[in-house]
Amino acid sequence: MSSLPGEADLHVTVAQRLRRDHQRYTPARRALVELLVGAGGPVSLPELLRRDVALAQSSTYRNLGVLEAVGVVHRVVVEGESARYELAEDLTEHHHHLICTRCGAVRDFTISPTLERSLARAFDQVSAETGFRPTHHRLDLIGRCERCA
Amino acid sequence: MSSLPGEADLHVTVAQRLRRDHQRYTPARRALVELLVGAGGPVSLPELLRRDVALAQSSTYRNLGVLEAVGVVHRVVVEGESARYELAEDLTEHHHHLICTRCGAVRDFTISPTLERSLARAFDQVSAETGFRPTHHRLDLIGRCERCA
DNA sequence: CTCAGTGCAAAGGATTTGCATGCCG
DNA sequence: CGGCATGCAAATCCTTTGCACTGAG
Repeated sequence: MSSLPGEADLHVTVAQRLRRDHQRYTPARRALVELLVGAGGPVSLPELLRRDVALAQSSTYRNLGVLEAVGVVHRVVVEGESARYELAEDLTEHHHHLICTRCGAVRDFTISPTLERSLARAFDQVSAETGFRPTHHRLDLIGRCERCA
Repeated sequence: MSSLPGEADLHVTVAQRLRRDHQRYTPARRALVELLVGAGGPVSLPELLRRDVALAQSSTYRNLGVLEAVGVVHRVVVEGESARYELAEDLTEHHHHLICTRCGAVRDFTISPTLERSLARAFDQVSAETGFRPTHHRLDLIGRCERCA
């Protein structure tokens, strides 16, 4: 179906990317990756700390920074509160976010490949007209989640 | 062509929305609105202060907060640096953002009404499936602007 | 042994808030 | 007059950094 690394290979891929930059795949980093795999969307730092008490705040910030630098996690900026983190797109699937303005929860969703292609064409056109060189795009729905509606 | 308030009526609309919440349309607030009208995209607070030295930092934060609360300005969150502000969409036109990851500049762009409608349909479907109630959406292109390419 | 990784505490930067004063309605 | 607005300075909140210690290669 897809060429994404399966659960089984994920950690191998992560370890490779870290090693490429002379970084180690330590237990703390592995714990972060596992937390991110299990989340249904981007997770904030307080949430990460809450889910694994063994993590120190400063080390977690540092490790997320390292993981981002080697292309394993992606930092997502949302309204209010603190930043959120998710696995890089090439380790998951291309997706978008439902952002609740009341409770701050963020959940993933996808749109049809057809629509994605239409968007891609539109972006190519904008790119040609403006000289802007996009590396990726961001498409989010802002509103109230089911529980906060 | 459109039903947007013209330059001429904009301040009247703003004044109305403020009055509705028992707020005044003071010179400082008017200055902010005018700065935002002239910008080609969302503006950061440091930029606003730089463009009008008469504005005090704390008052500007407070006034942007008030203007946001009455639906005149919208706060845009982007990677790194500080938040950016733009006029609310019903005072301008529905648009999206080109965000440069190098210099942080943000510029507006639009996509075709047809594509917007396709997106709207997709969002309706997501909404029906998840129970999420969107109030609006956000579609940004992330990359390098012409100058930073 | 050497250098990356870790945790604590202190530093930083953006934004918010307390308070006294000025001014519009 | 009464309350919103304003500016300054102090306080907060999230995030980053300095430093000494531990551990893996």
